[in-house]
Amino acid sequence: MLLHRLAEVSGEVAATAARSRKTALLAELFGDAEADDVPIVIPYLAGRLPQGRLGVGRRVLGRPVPPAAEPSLTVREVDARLTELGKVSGPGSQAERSRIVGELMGAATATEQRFLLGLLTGEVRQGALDAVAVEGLARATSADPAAVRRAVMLAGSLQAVARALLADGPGALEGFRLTVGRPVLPMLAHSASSVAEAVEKLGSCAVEEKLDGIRVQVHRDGDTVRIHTRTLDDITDRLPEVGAAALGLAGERFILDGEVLSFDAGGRPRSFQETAGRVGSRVDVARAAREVPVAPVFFDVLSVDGQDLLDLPFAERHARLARLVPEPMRVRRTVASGTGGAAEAERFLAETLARGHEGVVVKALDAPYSAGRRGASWLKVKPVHTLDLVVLAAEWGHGRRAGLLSNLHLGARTADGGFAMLGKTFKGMTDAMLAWQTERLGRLAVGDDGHVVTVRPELVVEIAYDGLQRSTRYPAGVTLRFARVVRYREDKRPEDADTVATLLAAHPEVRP
DNA sequence: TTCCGACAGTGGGGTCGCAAT
DNA sequence: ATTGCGACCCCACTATCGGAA
Repeated sequence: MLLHRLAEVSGEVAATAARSRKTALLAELFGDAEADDVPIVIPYLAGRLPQGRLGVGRRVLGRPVPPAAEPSLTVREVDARLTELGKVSGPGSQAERSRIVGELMGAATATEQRFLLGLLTGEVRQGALDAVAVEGLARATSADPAAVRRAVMLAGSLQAVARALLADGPGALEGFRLTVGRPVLPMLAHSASSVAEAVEKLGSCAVEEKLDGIRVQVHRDGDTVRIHTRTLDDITDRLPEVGAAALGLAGERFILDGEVLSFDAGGRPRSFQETAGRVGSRVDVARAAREVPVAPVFFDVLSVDGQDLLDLPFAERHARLARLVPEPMRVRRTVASGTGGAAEAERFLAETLARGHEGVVVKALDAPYSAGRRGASWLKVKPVHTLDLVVLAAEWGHGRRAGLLSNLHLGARTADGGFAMLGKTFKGMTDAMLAWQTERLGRLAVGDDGHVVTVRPELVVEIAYDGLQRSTRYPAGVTLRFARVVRYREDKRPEDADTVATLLAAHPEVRP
């Protein structure tokens, strides 16, 4: 199949709003693909490279090259060249990658170039990624969409399912069972604004500590342990303590879901930055483990002794977990049900925060493990802080925000009467707010370099954030975590905005 | 008919490690 | 030795479609 066909369909998919039409377009294309094209075409249209990330970004892409007049590239040829690209490493590799990408781009038409660019940078904006590709695949192969979805979750990969489906038909889906050693997409949580709201929504529920670390899925099969992240990357080699802990448990075969984090000498959790840095260290793991030891804390079990527990209610899964994993390695929790449930949840949240944790996750006791879904049966609740800050500048948006001022630079007042930038945010704005701020900030503009519009520091905005973290990038030595706009405060003047000093005083645990 | 779950899009900061400078 | 880049951790929120209620 020609890449051109695929790029054109991607364009059509992007141009239509209806998901049913997107699905139909993808299904038609999958159906037209030859057997050898399919393992490439499907991931491409899901916005993914079969090879994974290839180390191609702005720098490697370099300047645009003139497009070819006529389409000639086949998807298999592109795939072969990208496989070659992925093998390049060592000194001179960046130039070599640039050369290969340039050659490929030079052979591509303008339409193909746009598609390839999106694919290489992970920004295929067609309003249809994994979920729609799964629907399309189901339709193209006359398989039940729900069964395909489930197989993808259990396989942790669309490609493997696509290959099996096309080779052996819908019957192949049964081959995708929960298997120790093969990671599944983890269940995710929604947000709730209070524990009362969460408990009201879920009824009988468990309230668990939300630990601010790295999510892990731990598989043990006899003497073998594999550890995977939320995106299913294998990080076994980086976490020897976790491997040892899994081998120390009284079970031979199991899959556990949990969080890894580091604690200080007093048993309080260390900052996310410290834990993430440790888990990210790959070169001298032994040294990293000495300096920042980590421990796993488990909250769910997906499989024990060959038995698939995914569809059991959480209450039963937890009973199995409690049999397998001793107390200190299990997340602290309480159960909230009936009258007084909300009050108990509230008490537990306060206690959890006092222990230095992030918040709580409220989980329905009757819910199955919805692998790969952000199911409504897990609700996280974290305290939210707010500040009044001053807009120092704004950046022009991309995609659907093109032509609108989007990303705000936020400043707090300093002792000398100026402002210190604390970070940026593009979150929380409605379309109406985007239009309003574009006009309003336009009137305050004092400079525009085509990317950043600098403004007179006069507009006050209320910002919500999850906490403070250390920063080497910003002048106050701190930055806001997950800042988002709540509303504009036109009733406030810049001299009413919050100061760096009050911000630091509100977060004594964080020092610049 | 209205409501709500699921998705895609729009990007944020930090850290590590490699390659380039 | 330092700097820049890319991958991957953490993530919030809004708009929209389409099925559920």
